[in-house]
Amino acid sequence: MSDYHHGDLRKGLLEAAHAVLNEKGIHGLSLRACAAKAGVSHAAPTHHFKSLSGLLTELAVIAFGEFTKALRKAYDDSDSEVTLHQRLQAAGNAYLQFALDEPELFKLMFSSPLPDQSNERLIEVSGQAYAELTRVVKPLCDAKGITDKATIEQAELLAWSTIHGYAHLSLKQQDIYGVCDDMTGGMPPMAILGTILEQMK
Amino acid sequence: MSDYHHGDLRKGLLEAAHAVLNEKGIHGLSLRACAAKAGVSHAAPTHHFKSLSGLLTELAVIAFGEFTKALRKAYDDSDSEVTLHQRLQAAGNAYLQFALDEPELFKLMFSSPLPDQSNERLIEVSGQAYAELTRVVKPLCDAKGITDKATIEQAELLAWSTIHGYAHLSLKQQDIYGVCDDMTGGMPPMAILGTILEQMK
DNA sequence: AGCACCATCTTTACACTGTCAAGTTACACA
DNA sequence: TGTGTAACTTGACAGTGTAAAGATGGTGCT
Repeated sequence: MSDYHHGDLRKGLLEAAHAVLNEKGIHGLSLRACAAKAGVSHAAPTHHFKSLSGLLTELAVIAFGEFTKALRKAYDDSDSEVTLHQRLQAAGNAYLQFALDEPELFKLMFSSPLPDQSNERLIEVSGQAYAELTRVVKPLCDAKGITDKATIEQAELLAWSTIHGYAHLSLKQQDIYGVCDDMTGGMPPMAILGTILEQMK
Repeated sequence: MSDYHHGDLRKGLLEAAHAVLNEKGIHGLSLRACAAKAGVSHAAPTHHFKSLSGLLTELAVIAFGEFTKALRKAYDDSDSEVTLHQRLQAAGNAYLQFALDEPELFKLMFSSPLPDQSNERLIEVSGQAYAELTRVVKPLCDAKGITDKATIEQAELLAWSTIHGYAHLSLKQQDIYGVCDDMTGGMPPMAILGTILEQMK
């Protein structure tokens, strides 16, 4: 009998949390359910994560890592001959795709009070995701001869707001009416946004 | 002794819920705390609201009503001689102001799993708020000679996404660093958006 | 006026939650 | 081989939502 030491319970609990999250949603998730799914007693998580908030903070950190990776991949995969406009749209598509593929994780990351939003690492990785999405904006501004730093930051904010707002609405649609497919196609606001940014200033 | 019948416990519970929400946040809110604050036993709410979800759904419905009223007021108060561009910005300002004034209520409305998102009345009132914010977009499109329905809807979506995304970021900033004031001033993305919509197509 | 009805609220109970404290196990290292 | 200690279990406690059953008192009917 050597079940006593799990091997990598920390990882196991994070995976269990992800699974429970997808099965029962953020509201149905509990520390005890995660422990049960990982095959350990209800108090085992305490030793690896100070609290439920600690576990979910860590899960959010990891999720932001995957999220950033997906955004980066979309950017890098887009052919270098492609316009900046199209690159932005590719990143936006990846953003939306992640939200639709991992709705519960996405909601955990962006709109749950459970993770510790003041956690340093969480702030850092969410900043990285933001930077990755808006990475194409600066070149876009450069190309248009916009050098004012404040204006560039506003453009980045606009880009993020647009895609995030759109993802938010898509998820809401999905929650109410089940899977939504008609929103995934064109991603109109991101298309508009590209046109817009090209006309800026 | 006639405390037995509260008078208007339904209303009292909703107000208590609002108060508890502001004091302890969505995570600290509990049905029993609301009951206590309303001066009534812990199981009293059951008779007026089927569940915690029911109470918060009702609170969200009311909040959306106030929200819509604030947006409408911003629109109506803006002088009729003012440009459509400025009207949109006024509505956006009201949107942001509501989010900053009632952060917990705002989060309840837009990003909490507790209210029943498939509730008919909730869907209706949130639709009304959306319609109120985007009310100025169609005239704006008309003025630019844009008649394509799909394009107009995209412009509305863009307007909402922009302001909502901006409000979301502002709230996050507020959560982490306390009150945020430097974001409330100019509302840059809404300003950009106005310019943008004027240049559309 | 008296009486029955019934919406409203209380009491009680149960399963479930997060978290702490104390006990148990088994691995690692001396 | 023995011991220290990290990893895990057991047990306990206050708090949660919610269901069932009992208590209360206003309302309307006769």
